[in-house]
Amino acid sequence: MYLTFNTVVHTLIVSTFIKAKPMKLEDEIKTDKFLNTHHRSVINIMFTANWLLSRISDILAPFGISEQQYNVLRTLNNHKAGPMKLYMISERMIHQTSNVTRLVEKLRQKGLVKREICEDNRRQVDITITPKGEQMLERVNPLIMEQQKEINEKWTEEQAEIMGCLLDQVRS
Amino acid sequence: MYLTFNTVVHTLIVSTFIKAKPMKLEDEIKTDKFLNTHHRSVINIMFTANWLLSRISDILAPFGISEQQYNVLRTLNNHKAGPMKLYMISERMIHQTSNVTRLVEKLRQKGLVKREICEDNRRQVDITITPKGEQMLERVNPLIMEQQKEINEKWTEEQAEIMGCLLDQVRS
DNA sequence: ACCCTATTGTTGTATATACAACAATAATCA
DNA sequence: TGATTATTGTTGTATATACAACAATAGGGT
Repeated sequence: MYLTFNTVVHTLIVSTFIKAKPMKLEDEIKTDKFLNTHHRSVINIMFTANWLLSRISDILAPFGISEQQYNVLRTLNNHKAGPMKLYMISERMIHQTSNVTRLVEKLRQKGLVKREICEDNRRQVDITITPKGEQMLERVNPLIMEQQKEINEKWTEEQAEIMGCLLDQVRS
Repeated sequence: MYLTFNTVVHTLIVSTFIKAKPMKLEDEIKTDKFLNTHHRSVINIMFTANWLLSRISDILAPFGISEQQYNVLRTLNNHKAGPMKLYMISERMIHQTSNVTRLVEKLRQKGLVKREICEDNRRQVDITITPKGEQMLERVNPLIMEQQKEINEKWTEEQAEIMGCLLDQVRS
């Protein structure tokens, strides 16, 4: 019994620690063995992506959806030109190897999207966000915005611009 | 039968497409609905991290190890001061939520690491890289280096430096 | 109409990950 | 010494992901 309490406290401490961590990469992953500046930055990109993702997941968790599911919902909502086919959603995913069929099925089970076989082309499936899905977005979006605002303060406009260029550049 | 061939060709085309993609983020995820420059950069970090990860995974796949497993192996190899405890490995992981017990067990099954209960403190487990593990690193490292070199050419020293600062900054 | 190929989505299987409960040992301190 | 707390690692369970095979429909040419 006391072990359970123990675990809870332990978990709280650890998660507070992780979320409060404001430190340099070297402290975060307790190493200084980088080959060079470039290597450090590559590791840093992956570490930071994970850090960002985990903060977003924390926001979404109470709503019972994953980051990927949220992305799909938002994409559907942004797409004013009516329903989207699965392949269109897939193209817009950040992690394009995801299995959109199952991702959308999860959303359907939660009543957040509707899926209909497209009569024009029976290979395709039309996916539409439901009112319930829209309502969820209306509740989630402000929280995500809030987090985005925090980030806005970390970089100047110019710095954000540079960031984007350098990232595009490394993939070129 | 022809379906299989079909699939193979399809897969080849898709993966070539993905790997050759040199484009801007907007083209890669087929959208231009970013809230602002900062938001675009945040998405870009996650996308690029995934891009980097997938290239590393491609290198590691023929050796039958995952990126996480490779990281553990490298960490063990870098640690000259003898065996490492599980918690030490965990602290050095990029994705710290990983389950190091199972990760190390996979490596043990492949004969790449050795694990021994620590006699000084029976809660702890000493993990050591085996000669077979070292040999694998000797074969894998040059390939990773090669990829790193490609990246080195994408940024100047100063740009790599800036990249690191901006990333540290956003997590502060 | 028939064959071939392309497009689009689904499913099976193995593996990985997240999260929390659990368990074992060690350290502390009354 | 004995109770309490801390440290360290393991395990169960649900979910996610990767990869490839499979299936259904569409389109194009003969």
